[in-house]
Amino acid sequence: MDESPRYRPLYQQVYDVLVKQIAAGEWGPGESLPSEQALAGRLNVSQGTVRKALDALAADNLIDRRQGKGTYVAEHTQERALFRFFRMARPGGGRALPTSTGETLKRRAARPADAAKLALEPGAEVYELNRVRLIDGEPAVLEKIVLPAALFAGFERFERHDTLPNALYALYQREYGLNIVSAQEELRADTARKDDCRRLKLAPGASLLHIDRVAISLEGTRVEWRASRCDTSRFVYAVTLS
Amino acid sequence: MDESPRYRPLYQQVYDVLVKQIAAGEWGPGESLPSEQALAGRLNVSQGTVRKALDALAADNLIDRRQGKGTYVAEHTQERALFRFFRMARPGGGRALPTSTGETLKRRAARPADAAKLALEPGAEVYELNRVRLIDGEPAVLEKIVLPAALFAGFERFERHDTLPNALYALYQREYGLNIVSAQEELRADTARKDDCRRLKLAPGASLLHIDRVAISLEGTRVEWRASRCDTSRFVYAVTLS
DNA sequence: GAGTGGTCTAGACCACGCA
DNA sequence: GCGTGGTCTAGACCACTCT
Repeated sequence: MDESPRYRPLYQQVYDVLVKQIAAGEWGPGESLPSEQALAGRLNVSQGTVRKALDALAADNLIDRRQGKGTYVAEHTQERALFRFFRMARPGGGRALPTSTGETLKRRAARPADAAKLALEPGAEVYELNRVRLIDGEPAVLEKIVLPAALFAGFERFERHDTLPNALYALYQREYGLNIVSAQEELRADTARKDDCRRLKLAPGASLLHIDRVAISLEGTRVEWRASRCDTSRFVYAVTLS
Repeated sequence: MDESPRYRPLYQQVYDVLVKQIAAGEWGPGESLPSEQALAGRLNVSQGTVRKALDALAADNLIDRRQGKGTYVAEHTQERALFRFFRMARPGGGRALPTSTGETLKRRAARPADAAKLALEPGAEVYELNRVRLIDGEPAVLEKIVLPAALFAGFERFERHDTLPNALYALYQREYGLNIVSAQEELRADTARKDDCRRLKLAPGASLLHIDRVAISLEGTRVEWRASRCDTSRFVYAVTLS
């Protein structure tokens, strides 16, 4: 390991190197990294230092470590990604599993709100995906998903043949090499508009939960803005603070 | 260290021992623990094992470690506790600082809803504290706080002389030895009732954000149920998922 | 300078998955 | 039985804080 001008612990340098290699696709989602010994040899540090870097990567959900097997690049699978970022649950605890329907996709110029949320340049284009998410077969959430066209070239091809999966982040990862590692959410209460009432089967004037989410990739890029409007009469937004 | 019947790593056993000692008040909030060397000697394990346990305690926010100084029992200070559990913020990022006013306190029998949230026995009593929280001097949140009377003996004495601090968790810790380490929150949208409108200065029929929080102590006890009704026209509930 | 936590190393052994 | 990650140890040295 070369030392950088200002001091940075060795294990953090190893962490950075591995993040870059994962981001560059050196090992694809679900693939295994070299063993601790092999990495230590390649990077010319001790196994203990590599271990500390790998432990940090595992804590940040970038890799999976399995005793006796090896270390794997974390994958956004159906169950995993859904439970990680989809926070709607039954009151009292039980998790709720959503399905999706009624997708519509269009490409358009970015509006000021899009540019602000996604840090876009003037004149940028975006894809806008709208869909309804069902829980127990009943409409529960309206989602508007905005993606920078520059990052999602040719996204139209996923509209046909119902190829849009329920968990989009697996698709971002697999098709575009964009690993979503965190999301900033802002929640507020809002009053249902006519369109909300029609699509969610709400009474006029009902209250609903509006969530703005900006999803951040491994490299720190704002990859997605998702506005969700949720009927919270049957399900709640559940989160644990610690 | 004695080994337990079923296998548990040494450093986790050390973790458990230290949690118990902190919970028992062996070292009070803000006080320093013995040095790593001293703990290693006392528990008859290596310094590295103690270090791993202390790192885990620090990750769980139970202790603070300061290089060159020592290891301290984490304290619920004003700024810290407020930012940790109070999630209201200005849209786009800036944090919001609340103040409190209009406290009223009463002692009463627990109702079914209280018993369910706090896992109380039939016939238990609770304290109910109501207050308004202001942001920038304007009412923004109505809070109803329910505490098991069994855990908070003589809580009435804090009602007089405006002795109720803005950050209650510091008081729970200092006066009752109850360390709040996590909180489970459930959010939903609701329509403002007459009383909400009056106290929050809302228009009739406005939507507001209802938050049910159950706070959990170091020992795993449900210590507090807090129902907050928030005006989200100026501020939002902000959370980062990762 | 003394004492603390933070980093880094080297090596032994354990628990697990698989062939 | 081999290779993997997980635990535990011992010791050297570094960075920080206070006296």
